[in-house]
Amino acid sequence: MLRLSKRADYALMAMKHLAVNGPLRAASTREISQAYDIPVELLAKVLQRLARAGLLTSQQGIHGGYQLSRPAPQISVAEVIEAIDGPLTMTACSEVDESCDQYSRCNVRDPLWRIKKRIVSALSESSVADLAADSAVSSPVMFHSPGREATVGTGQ
Amino acid sequence: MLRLSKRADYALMAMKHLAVNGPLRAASTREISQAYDIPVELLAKVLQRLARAGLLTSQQGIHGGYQLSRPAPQISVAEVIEAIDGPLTMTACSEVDESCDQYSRCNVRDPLWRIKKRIVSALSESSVADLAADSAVSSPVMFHSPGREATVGTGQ
DNA sequence: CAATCCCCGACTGGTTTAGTCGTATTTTAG
DNA sequence: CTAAAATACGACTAAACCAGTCGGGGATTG
Repeated sequence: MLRLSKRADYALMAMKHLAVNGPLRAASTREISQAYDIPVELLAKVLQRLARAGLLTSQQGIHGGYQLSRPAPQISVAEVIEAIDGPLTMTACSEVDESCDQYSRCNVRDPLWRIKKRIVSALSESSVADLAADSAVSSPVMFHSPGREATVGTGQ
Repeated sequence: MLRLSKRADYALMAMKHLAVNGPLRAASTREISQAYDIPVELLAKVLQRLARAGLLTSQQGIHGGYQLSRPAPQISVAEVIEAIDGPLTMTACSEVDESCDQYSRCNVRDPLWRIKKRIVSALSESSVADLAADSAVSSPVMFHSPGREATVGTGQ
């Protein structure tokens, strides 16, 4: 539960890469995929989605590539995730979506909605610039996490 | 992304039900499943997991059922979710888990970890009692949420 | 005109999840 | 003492979802 999809992960890595490597230079899909060992075709789709969502600008042609469409501090992590995985929803019956039959009798909608707001805040308040502020390549941090795992993320 | 599994949802609904219907009375799987229209066998598994995790006490026999093992304010939403879906992890390479090959070069681990901490806080700070504080049956709240959806949840 | 890039949709295989089924064990009412 | 009502547990199925792949375009530039 609460897991980020790989695609969203890739998206964030790419956004950080683009933020760090200057807003001047355009980076190609291939360059980024090699830098982080991401399958090219998959990353390509991710970058295309980000471009379609307006978070990146693309330039075709021999020296083309992608650039951030806005300054890094003005792009939130939430935006990136939503561009890839769609709206952030915590439950099946998110808000209006009447696709929950049983949820007419559901008793936890409102409290969960409050929690969701806090999560969305956390994601909205951190920007791509914040990602880039950390060391370019993160240092290893280690814990133990055995067995089943609930994930926090964009819901793959 | 960020979606809660149905099972986790059911777990929270059941926990609230048990919190509201007094810590005195034991509620059976059947009673809860009927109250919220949840498939009995599925709910049964969920409740058994909660019991095994120590969040519920169970009593077999003709007038058996489940009760909260602790006062509702002392049971966090995070505990419930983790009992069902396992540890809250945001990324594949959560903390120690070296199961990410490429993530040796990953550049967003640390910043994401910080975000994860905020999310875990949000989930740890709300208790089952908070869930129960809302109206027993939540009032309809409506937004629009079209198309793809990122989910906030226990990661499955 | 050819290389290098972006663009887009369709497809496949594996994993996960929701939900089911069957069987055993415990408790209690009669 | 036995039948009913519960929990306990594990194996199974079907559907959804996701990661990753493939193939065919179109744009830009040397």
